[in-house]
Amino acid sequence: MTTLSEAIHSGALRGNVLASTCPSRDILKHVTSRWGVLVLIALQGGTKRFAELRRLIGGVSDRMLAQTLQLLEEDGFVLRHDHQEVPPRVDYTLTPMGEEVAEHVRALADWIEGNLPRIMAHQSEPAETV
Amino acid sequence: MTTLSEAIHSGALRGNVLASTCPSRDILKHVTSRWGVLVLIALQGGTKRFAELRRLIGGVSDRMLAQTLQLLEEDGFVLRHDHQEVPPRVDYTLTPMGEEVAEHVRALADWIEGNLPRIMAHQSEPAETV
DNA sequence: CGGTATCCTCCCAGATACTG
DNA sequence: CAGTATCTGGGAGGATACCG
Repeated sequence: MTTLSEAIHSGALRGNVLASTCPSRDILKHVTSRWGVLVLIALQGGTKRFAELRRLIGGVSDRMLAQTLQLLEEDGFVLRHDHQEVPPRVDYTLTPMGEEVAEHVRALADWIEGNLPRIMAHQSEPAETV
Repeated sequence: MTTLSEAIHSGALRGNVLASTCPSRDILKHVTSRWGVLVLIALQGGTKRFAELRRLIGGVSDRMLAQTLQLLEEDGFVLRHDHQEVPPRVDYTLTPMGEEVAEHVRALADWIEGNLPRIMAHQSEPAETV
């Protein structure tokens, strides 16, 4: 009797996220934010410098990149390493925890990329008889 | 020689998402939006009516719920069924495609919920020597 | 190079009111 | 019940300038 597993899948227990008070929502917000998603994916390729990330992630500004990296660092997903050199050299790496979330985020992004044709096809469909 | 697989994991090919022109970003935006995430998760429990979703998802307004459902319907993730009754009765179901994304989204949300202690613990850590 | 500070703008999203 | 319409404030996020 897998009460727990069943309960989870039926949505009975797993659902704290659905409650407005659930702290997960905040973390989720950082991770699923416009630039958060892309930073996590970009860092899956290994340690990267600031300018490297800015170049990799199309359209991101200095401001938003820095802000996003700070949030992810606070959450413990990204490790910031300042080499204390002149000219400045700072690089960013996923922590073990960061690797785990990044894996999920990437899986989602990959699924979307892989199924774009299916999605686009549906979007242009004439509304069928309901 | 798994050139493709290797290329994907090294970040060489998988990276259209990182390009500002990638259409995936739009879909990703819908799916990872504040309410999009929660709607997908809520609908994993099976077909639900409008009011049911509003009750399940803490803090959502009529306006945002309707708007989110419309977007997800356009993308082909949600099927809207209007029973054409009085009083009105409309229910929402995940399409097969919707089930697939929802699974990824739920995996992410579950990971966060399951690792909240780890995350919170890190957040209150004093900055270690780097 | 790797940021921060400031200003400014637009759109997300909440509140309220109304409808079939 | 299941929405839409309208108004509005706040925050996300871009542009620019500056700094160690």
